[in-house]
Amino acid sequence: MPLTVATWNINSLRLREALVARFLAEARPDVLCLQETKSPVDKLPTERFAALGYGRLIARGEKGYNGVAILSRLRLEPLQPIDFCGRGDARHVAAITEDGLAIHNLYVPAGGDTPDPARNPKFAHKLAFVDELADWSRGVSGPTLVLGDLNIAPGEDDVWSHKHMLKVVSHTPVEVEAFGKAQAAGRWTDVTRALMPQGKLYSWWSYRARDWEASDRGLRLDHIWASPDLAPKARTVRIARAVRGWPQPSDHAPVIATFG
DNA sequence: ATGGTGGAAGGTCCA
Repeated sequence: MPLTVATWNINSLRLREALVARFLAEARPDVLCLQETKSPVDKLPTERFAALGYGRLIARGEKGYNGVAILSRLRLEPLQPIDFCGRGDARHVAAITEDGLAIHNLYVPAGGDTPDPARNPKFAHKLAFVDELADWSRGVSGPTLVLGDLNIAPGEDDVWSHKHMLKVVSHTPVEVEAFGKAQAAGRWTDVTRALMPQGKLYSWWSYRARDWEASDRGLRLDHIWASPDLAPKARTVRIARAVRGWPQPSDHAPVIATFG
């Protein structure tokens, strides 16, 4: 402490190495959790990040899909990854700081287009994943952060239109309920909403919009959760919306929080 | 009701 952490779905780390370097240079988080790195670990870039002071990379990856990575300028020790849903997907990676703070980086399945687990196996997978996240959360102890692309926008102000999004995967009642159960199971504090309770907040804007910034049809899919002992230490949080407007961007913006 | 864009892999899946 003090500590700055960030989460960012990067949508290919190899393609956006320069954007990550720019973000690290400008925001200077101590720890950055990345999702959708879309690469085997041995093919990830490291030198440029190391030159900026980020000499630690703890990652899991597979060819073309998923992939999670923790970049850090603090010393970290890897923790045992969790194989949610027993598929061997690279959707979780974790590490612990020298101070004993556990950091869990998660990439929850998007869930496909049809919000019906009986007809859409991807949606069933998403719900099962969040259920397992609840089971795991019940057993967590000690100062812990969960960061990542949880692919669910829980609140009415976490989506551009609550009415429109009720039937769209990421904001359906069944997902929001599962999300709430996982949050309650770990007594997790949603750090972003704890510090910014009012107003619309988004961390993702579709590539398909003609003008993402003007239409501003966003969703808050990216989250930072803190355990009960850590939550009172949260000082600031921001969503780096401008990053969504950088050249050749990810469709997600980073979320950054400080603790102290 | 549909298609809109983007990444990686590789002749299509995923988001």
